[in-house]
Order: sequence, then C-alpha cells, then structure tokens
Amino acid sequence: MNTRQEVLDFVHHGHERYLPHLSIDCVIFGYHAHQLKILLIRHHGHDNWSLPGGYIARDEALTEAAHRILAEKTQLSNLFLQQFYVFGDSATRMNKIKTQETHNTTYSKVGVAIGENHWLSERTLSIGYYALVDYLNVVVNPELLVDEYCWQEVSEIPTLDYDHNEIVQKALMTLRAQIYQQPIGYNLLADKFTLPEIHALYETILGRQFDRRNFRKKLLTLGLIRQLDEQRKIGPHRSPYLYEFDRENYQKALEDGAVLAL
Amino acid sequence: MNTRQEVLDFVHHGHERYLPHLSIDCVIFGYHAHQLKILLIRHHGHDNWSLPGGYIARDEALTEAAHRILAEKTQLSNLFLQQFYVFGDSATRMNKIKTQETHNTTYSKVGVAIGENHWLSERTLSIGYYALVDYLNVVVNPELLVDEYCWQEVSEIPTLDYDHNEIVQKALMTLRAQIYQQPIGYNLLADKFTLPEIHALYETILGRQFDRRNFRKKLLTLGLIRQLDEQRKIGPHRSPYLYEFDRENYQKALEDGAVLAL
DNA sequence: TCAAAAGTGTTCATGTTACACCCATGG
DNA sequence: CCATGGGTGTAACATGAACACTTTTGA
Repeated sequence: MNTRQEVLDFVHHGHERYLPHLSIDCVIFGYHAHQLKILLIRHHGHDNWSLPGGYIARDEALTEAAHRILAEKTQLSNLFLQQFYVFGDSATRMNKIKTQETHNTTYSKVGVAIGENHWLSERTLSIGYYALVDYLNVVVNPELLVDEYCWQEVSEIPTLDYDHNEIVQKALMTLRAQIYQQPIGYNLLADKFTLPEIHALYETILGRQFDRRNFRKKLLTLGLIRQLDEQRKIGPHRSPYLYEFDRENYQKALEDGAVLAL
Repeated sequence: MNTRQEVLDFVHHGHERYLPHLSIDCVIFGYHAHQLKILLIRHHGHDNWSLPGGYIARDEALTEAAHRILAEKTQLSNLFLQQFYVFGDSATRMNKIKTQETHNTTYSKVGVAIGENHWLSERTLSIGYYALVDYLNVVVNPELLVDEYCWQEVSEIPTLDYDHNEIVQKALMTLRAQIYQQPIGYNLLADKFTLPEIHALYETILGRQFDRRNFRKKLLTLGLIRQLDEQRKIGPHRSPYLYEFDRENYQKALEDGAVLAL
C-alpha cells in the first residue's frame, strides 16, 4: 500500500476483501556470509519494531496469501516458506491489551481514526510463517505506513510490538529443528556452491561449528551434494571446488527421515 | 450441545460468542494394547465420518479453546494436546465446495435451515490439534447432532467429510515425528508401567518393531525411565518389573534434543 | 509339565569425533 | 615469498543392530 487512497480503501473496505480475526506474520530470515538476520519494520509513529504481515483475502488460499504477503515485502516469489504456528493465547491476541491506540498512531498518517468496533480493532489470531532468503537479493518494497526497515541479527532482536518476540523465538526454534528435514540449502545458495559456503550456512543457522572434513564426509555419504569438476576463482587463495545438490537423493533422504545431525 | 434449545441458540447466536472463519479440528489418538485409533463422529444425516471439532470463543485463549473442545468430547482434561497445522488451502476451505447443504442435512434435526450468508456457511480455516488418550478411559459425550461415534484404526480410516483425511494424515506424520521430542508416554501409561507396555506403545505409534533388549537399553541409557523393585502379576506368566518415568531426566533429555531413534 | 510371556548380554558393523598438515592463488 | 583460505585421511571411540536361550508363572 503506497498511496493514501489505497490505505483509506483498506481501512474502510478491507473487511470486505479480507477475512477478519486472522492475520499472517512473516519471520523472514535473511542469510548472508555467516550472518542470520530477520527483516523488521517500524510502523509510522511507533517506537518499537515489528514483523511484516498481512491478511488473507476471502477468495485466496492460505498458502497463496502467505506467498503474496512475502512477495509484497521482498519482491521475491517462489521462496521457501513454511507455516509454523498459530498464535492466539497472549494478551495481545486476546485483545486484553488494546491495539486501537497503536493503530491510530499508525493510521494518523492518512488522517483516519480506528474506532473500538472497527474491524482492525477486533481480536486477531496470527498464523506464523517463516521464509529464507539471501538478504542481498532483497529490495524491500517501501510502504506508506512503514517508516523504516532493517535486517536485525537474530541474536540481537530488540523488544518488538505485540507478541512478535514470541513469534520470532518459535520461528527460530522451528527453523533449527527443520533444517534437518527440509531442503533449506536450495533457497539460500546458488545452483553451484562451494563447500565453505554450505558449511557456513549450516554453522550460522544452527549457531554452532562443524568440522570441515566431517561435514563434507557426511553430506557426500548421504548423497545430498555432488562434487563438480569446476572450481571457483576467489582471489589470492586456493580455488574451492563447486558442488551441486543431488535433488533426487535429497528428496529420498528426506523421506527416509535422514538426519543431518552433525 | 444436547438440547434443541442449545443448538438453536448456537445457530442463531453462535457468531456473537465465537470467532467466525475459524475452527478447531481435533485428531484424538486413542491408544490401547497395540492399537492406535482415532475418534470419529458421524453427524446427523451424513454418510461419511468426520473429526470432532469446535469454535473458539471470542474471549477464550486458543489453547483454552482446544482443551475445552477436547474435554467436551472426551470428558477428559489436562491431556497432551498439540497444535500442528492450519488448513486453509483445500477446496472445502476455500468455499469452492459448498458445505451449506451438508450443514442443512445436519441441522434439519432441529428444524432450521442454514442460508448462504449464515455464519456457519462462511469460509472457515481450521486449526488442527492432536491429542493422545487411552481410549478405554474415554466416555464419549453424546451430542444431539451426532448420530454415531467410533474409534477407527489409523490404518483403516475411511473417506471422511471435508478435508479431514488430509488433516488426519498430517496429524499422524506430526505425531510420529514428535514422539522423539515430546513426553508422549506420560499421557498414555499409568505412573508405573511395564517394559512390554511402553515397548508396545512405541511400536504401535511408529508402526514398526523394536528389539526388546535394545529398546530397554536405550531408554535406560538416556535415563528416561527407572526400573523399580516391584513386579506386576499378570496371570500364568513371568511377572514383569515395573518402571517409572524419570521426569527430571526426561525433561533434560528433551531439551538437549536427545533422539530416541531406535 | 506345559504354554505363554518376560528377562537378559555379547558381538559386529556402522557412524561419529577428533585432529594437523599441505596446497593453491594473487599480490 | 607470504598471507590467506581450501583441500584432504586416519585412528579411537561410541553408538546401533543383530541375535537366542533361560526363567517365571498359573493352570
């Protein structure tokens, strides 16, 4: 939403287009070069940051909605996107903490006030999705009501609005648990990648270190990756070999519940 | 809902008490003696079976709602109950298949018709929860609109109404994945249990066999269970020893991500 | 004494961990 | 030639898998 008109239309007619009481919040993990970050936004007039999110259109599949919202923020489609939990227990989600004033701060930018019975003031449960992107590929889409964006290191997430800290925690837990069962590398590495690259990826996401030799052995033994004949030039150093994923084997390994417990 | 009056009140005023567009469906796994079953219900006038479910009250936490619904069906509280997915993609969940006639068949029992714009005809996403119970402990609560109940073996689930087959599949997958990370035994076994009992439990839930000796060794090594001095009399056979869970160690092992991969 | 169920230990194969030196490259 | 980063193998150890006979009990 980039124009005042769009925002006004959303405020006044959003309930006709979207399902009320339900939203989607996205924890967008951005990885690059040994750093794992999360995309945060700061709504107009807010001191705290929060997660990007959106609503589900009445004629839209849930998964579709999640992909649309993600694409609206990052301009990227076909990303790895995973539903992980529904949040409906915390005080914010019970409407025990009124978000109305919060909303009014934001929407004051377009000169509307959100009443107590407005659809945006109603109790809203939120479905959490997490995505994985290379944050260098992301060109964040500016929105009228969002004052600022930032990529924040996962270990340094500040206090967020609503229950978003809880959502981030759960997303991170789920990501780390699922890295063993999901083709996570596919989405964060180029088709051809070096061993140090995939090695750094796993170390960063899991927050611990792996022995280079054992790591390579494991991935090759499981047949998840295949070494190529090519090498990459990387400046004044020895050239690393390139590898690619063995898609068939990767799939098979995942089905067999293969564990990449290094 | 056991009286006509209650049902009428639900149909006419339910939207004031409950959040629209959202429901909870429960996959209630019932285990006993090497059998793993699911509780199914048959609504009045329906040919197919479906899962028990319910709605979230406007002033009720999500988890609270799930426990209430489960207690309404089984009369049991404090059960192991786990949220596992939100279903919002299938044709039923998009309102592409009209459930209105379906509803009318059911509610004809109390002599009301559900119109196209009735709140029960609107698009409804469903949050899936699974529970684990000993089905011998369950006294199913009769409800006016439910003609029949049954416990159906997980390997013999018939075609269900709506997208409930999909929900059951996902629940079973999740249960099997989580048995390694959740204190599942606690809820299905008495405080003191024999090794053959817990052994059968794992075999049944995971659908495969484990060597008795290795199974015992593993559980003892991980410190999940503790052997007691008592034995149980079981007729014309050797008396098995009793065991109990080592709660502290169980907790610790789960946090460490201990894997019971037998 | 028999049938049914439970108890128990060892061996072998596999997987996991720990560890250090040499090589290639460009400046 | 040097600084930097990448490549590689082996030995010790721990874990998992396979396997069968004996004991207890009550009828």
